[in-house]
Amino acid sequence: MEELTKKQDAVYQFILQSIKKNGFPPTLREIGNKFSLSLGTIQDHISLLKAKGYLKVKPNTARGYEPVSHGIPVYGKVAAGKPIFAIENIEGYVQDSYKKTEGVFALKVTGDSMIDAGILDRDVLIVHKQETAEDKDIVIALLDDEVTVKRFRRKRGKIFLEAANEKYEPIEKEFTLIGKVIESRRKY
Amino acid sequence: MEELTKKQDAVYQFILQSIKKNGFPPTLREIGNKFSLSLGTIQDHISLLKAKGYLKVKPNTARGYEPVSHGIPVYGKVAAGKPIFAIENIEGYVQDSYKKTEGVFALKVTGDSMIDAGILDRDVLIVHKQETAEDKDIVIALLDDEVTVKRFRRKRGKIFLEAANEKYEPIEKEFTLIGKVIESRRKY
DNA sequence: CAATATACCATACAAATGTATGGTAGTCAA
DNA sequence: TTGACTACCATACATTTGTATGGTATATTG
Repeated sequence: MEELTKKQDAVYQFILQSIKKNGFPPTLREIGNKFSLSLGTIQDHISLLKAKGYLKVKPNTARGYEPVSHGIPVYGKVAAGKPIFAIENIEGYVQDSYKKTEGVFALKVTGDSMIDAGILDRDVLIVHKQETAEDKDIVIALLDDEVTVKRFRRKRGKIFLEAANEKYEPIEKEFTLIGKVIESRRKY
Repeated sequence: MEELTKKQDAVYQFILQSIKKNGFPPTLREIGNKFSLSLGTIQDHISLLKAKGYLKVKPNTARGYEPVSHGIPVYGKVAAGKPIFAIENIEGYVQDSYKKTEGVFALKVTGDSMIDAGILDRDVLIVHKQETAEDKDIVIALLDDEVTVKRFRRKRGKIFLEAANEKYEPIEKEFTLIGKVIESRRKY
């Protein structure tokens, strides 16, 4: 998806907010008032947002546009060495109730290293991207080109990762923290 | 919530569908066209839907109304003897991606009887109401006035409930099936 | 029976709203 | 420097859209 400029993003975010708040999109004039901009300027912005694929517009229609919503992308098993957030890895999207989907993604679990924490193979984890975490948080980390779910530990000044399955030993290797798990879901 | 008549419900459902499809509500005339009804008639229906609490209406506003959506209700611990779906028991609502929220509700887990199935205390289960289930489905059942999560078993012509925790024995008592778990969620 | 609620109609009107047109100005890359 | 893109403006216009008014008809209920 093409990048938005700051102004465009501001307008886009306002549209999202309005819909969340009112249940329907704002009119062009409502957007204009919000930013103290003229009607014509908003016309321009809407055109651009449409051109860049952020809005689907229905002509001659009051409040006739909707954000092209992608929900939260769910990444599947990530191939070693490949960038994690490659579009090829997106397996689908999940609905969210989070205000900011910015910085949030989802991941499908592979393996049984967290079963004692109630996280099973094929569960979907919703993750907030962040580079730090608290002791005992469940996190997503990059370990030797592999993405894994583990419990983050801080003990006696040491930082390491811990599985929730007695079959696995604690991991003291170097790792990169990708994010913190904020929710898990499982479909039956 | 007050009951809707058939006509009112048809109009209401159309509004929901339209929003799902277009991203914004239909105009009064669009609704009228759908049902081959006059503008005035739709005005009446909208008034009634508003009066009965199904729509929130913003005056003088194109497409200016939104369904009063409650999402999926989450029921907490149910007091013995009390009706399960009592409004007092609703702890909140979860967002859904299910087409039909009709017949779907959510329940907060109490206890540890399903830990081996990755269902922990305080998890939220999304449940589809139904009176039958397949062998090994995870179900919600009513047992002696208590609501519990268990695994539904059908074995040698017998039907019983099974915990997923070695501390608990299979339950051969009489029970009433309330529904089948279709998803579990846990927030961290 | 009368009152009330629902379900429908037609028509006129004012307000809300998208569209069209034609400008100005700044930035950035070719 | 020229062209493309973004960001802004003002104004006129046609259409979309909710609102208001005043009807008719039917079923239900006290």
